[in-house]
Amino acid sequence: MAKSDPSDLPITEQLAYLLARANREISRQLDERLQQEGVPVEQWRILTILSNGKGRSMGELAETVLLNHPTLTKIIDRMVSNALVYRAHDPKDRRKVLLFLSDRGKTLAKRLKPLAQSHEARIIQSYGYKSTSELKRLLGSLIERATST
Amino acid sequence: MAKSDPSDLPITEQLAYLLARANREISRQLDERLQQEGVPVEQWRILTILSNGKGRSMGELAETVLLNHPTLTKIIDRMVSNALVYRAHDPKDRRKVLLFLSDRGKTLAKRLKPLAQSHEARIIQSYGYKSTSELKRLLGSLIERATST
DNA sequence: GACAAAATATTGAATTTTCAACTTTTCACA
DNA sequence: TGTGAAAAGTTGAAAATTCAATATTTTGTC
Repeated sequence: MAKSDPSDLPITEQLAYLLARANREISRQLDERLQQEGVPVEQWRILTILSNGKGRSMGELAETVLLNHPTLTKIIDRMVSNALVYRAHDPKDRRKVLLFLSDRGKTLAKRLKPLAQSHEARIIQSYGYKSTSELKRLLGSLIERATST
Repeated sequence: MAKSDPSDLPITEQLAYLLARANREISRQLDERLQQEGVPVEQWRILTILSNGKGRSMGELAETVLLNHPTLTKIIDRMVSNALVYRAHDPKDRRKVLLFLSDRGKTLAKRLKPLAQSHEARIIQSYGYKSTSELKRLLGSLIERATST
């Protein structure tokens, strides 16, 4: 029967939509917390990635924080204005620009850390450890498959 | 040991990040297909939701297509210019604006349908029916939990 | 070693999104 | 029934993002 044609899925039951929706809810919650400190999610991601002290190039960073190059350039411009990060040329390859956290950036990153941690903890608490782990596992392998093709 | 402190998760292993990343990959793939017809994902969602013929209010639509009101207003403005949709006042509540697909909009929606269907089909094929179903189930209940709190 | 092609990042214009303020209509209730 | 509060959309200015073009450095190859 036509009714159960699996390719006739209403949009709200399609994977792309469920992902968009789940992502919106979860990142809205995270955003709410970060707003208390006036930090947009993108900047929080950047601060966190740079926290380990190693410099990252614009390209690497754009890839991991899910932004395209011009957008990242402009966000970094703002963060440099706020003295959170600074740029330096990569001595190995002078086309590249490496990014580092300033002292102020490090301090902010430390202050933000518990916010994000408790966000994750709260999800696990409400959603269950097992479901959360399983969901993460499935998302991880979906990402792997999707990015390799 | 500090190393296995579960609250010290690297950002790339946090649920919020995995969702953002999976969402980006999958919607980029969908976008690629829709770009062949020059239709942005948001407009495709709107066309699809309106396809069942029932009029939707701006508010309902904004909620389901994950856009805030002013953004939706402006997207609808563009779609009205392209003669894809039209507005009408809700006779029951004249504050509301109901949206309907024009003939042109219906035709476009029909042409787009197989694109999205084959996108979903391709994911299922590559990722496996079982994993996909399980992922959808978990996302569904995460959304339910997240939106109810 | 020179020169074309590729890789990396930035810039400026154009588009899109967001925020705050506003209009119109409905609701609640005194 | 009248009046203030709430709900639904829209608007215009400001901010952010994107696209196309550009500058600089490196790589590959003859």
